[in-house]
Amino acid sequence: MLAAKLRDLILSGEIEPGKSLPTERELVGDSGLSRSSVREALRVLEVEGLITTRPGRSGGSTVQLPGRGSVARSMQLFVRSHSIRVEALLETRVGVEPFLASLAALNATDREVEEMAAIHKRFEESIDNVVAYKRINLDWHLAVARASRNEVLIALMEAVSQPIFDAADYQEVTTPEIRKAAIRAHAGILKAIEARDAKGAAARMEKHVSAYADVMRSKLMLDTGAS
Amino acid sequence: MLAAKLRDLILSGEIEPGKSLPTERELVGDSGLSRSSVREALRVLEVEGLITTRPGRSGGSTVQLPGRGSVARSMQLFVRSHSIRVEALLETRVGVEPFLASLAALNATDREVEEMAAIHKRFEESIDNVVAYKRINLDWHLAVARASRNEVLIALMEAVSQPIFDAADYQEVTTPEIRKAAIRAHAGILKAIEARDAKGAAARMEKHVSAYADVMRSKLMLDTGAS
DNA sequence: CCTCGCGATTGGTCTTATCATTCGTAATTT
DNA sequence: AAATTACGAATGATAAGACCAATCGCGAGG
Repeated sequence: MLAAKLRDLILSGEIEPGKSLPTERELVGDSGLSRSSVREALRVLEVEGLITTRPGRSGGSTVQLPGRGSVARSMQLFVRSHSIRVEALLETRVGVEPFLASLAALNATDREVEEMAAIHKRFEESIDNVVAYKRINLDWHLAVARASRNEVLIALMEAVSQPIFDAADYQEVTTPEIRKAAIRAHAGILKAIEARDAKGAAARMEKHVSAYADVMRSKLMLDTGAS
Repeated sequence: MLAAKLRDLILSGEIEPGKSLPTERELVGDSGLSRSSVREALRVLEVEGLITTRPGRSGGSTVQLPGRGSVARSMQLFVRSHSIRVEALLETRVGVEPFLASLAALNATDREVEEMAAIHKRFEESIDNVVAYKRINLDWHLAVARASRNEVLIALMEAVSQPIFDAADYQEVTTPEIRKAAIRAHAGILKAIEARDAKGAAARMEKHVSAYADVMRSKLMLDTGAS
């Protein structure tokens, strides 16, 4: 199909990101297909995140690279449609985040360390604003993931985190004590990363995420037990 | 848009998997849109893995759940288009597979243990058939992943493994000695899983995958160094 | 009772036309 | 001369109708 042909063109790098595909009417001429077919092909590529298309005079289909958001959306669809056990998501974090922390300790640039520290500062200040706390917490974990410089795992974390934070009735899971503990944990992890102490960062992260998962699990048990 | 509306219908469970959507012409009537627009909406859902559509009399669009293959495809696009460093993929395996092994030790059913053992048996027999060896090796790792019962990580492994095995010029990376070592490693991991020894399984898997990654890395260094 | 084939149903494609959006350009105004 | 405005062209978005291709149900014929 045409979509496959165009996809190959894009993936093989023959059309660089930022450059435009021919217009729909030109593609009709080139391919011998009808307008509808061409449009369906373009729609496929659009869903795959390979192009964006704008209407208007200098519109058209612009080639782009499927960002991590593309993978994340796909993963979210997967999670939602399978009503994946929140268990599995928590488990995933427990499995992956310590590793990310150790990678971050090894690979983080100064710039990234600064960013994590800045987020952490805001985190400390948000201790009695639950909504902000929730968002900043997510930001921090994603910042650590980004500092790992492993694109695949970054994408995974982005895909997995959102559903967790959505699913969690966070306001009820988060007591002030828990928040204080989280801040301490983050501080410790950050210090280990700054010291380039991979093992330490992993160990602290493992403890932190496990604790979070345990709290979450007990909350879930109560919920399902009560229903 | 119509796609969003139908997607919500599916995700909210109002249309069960296996059931059929209205025919395209019915959707035209219901929505007031044109056939082309309806078709584009369906094409979007198809790419997202939410429906499959067959032509013919009792054809139509059948609702299904986006399988792990859907996530894997998205991940593969991501990997290909970003020319992600094989490094990152190897790193991902090193980070995730030990954890999967420990989960497998905890969660695998007898049925799954049997399956892994069966694959391992074929693995041992394939020692001088490189092509078979390659495929069976992949099978075994995926079987371990499946035994972890963590859908998210299973999907990740399926997404990541294929590109690794594609990228690797496996025949050159695999010497008979390496193959023998892999068989021994698999045997050890399998034994740990059977004994429900999570820590042991993780440690052995970590060693195995790290060794593989090292071999691969040195091969890559040579390649890039020589080019 | 089985087999073959016709026709109906459904997705797949094509054609043509029209609408909506954007931008370049030229006419108009200041 | 410069700025503003209005028109038109290019381009994607949508629509309507027709026909093709594949598939299956069902009836005619063996």
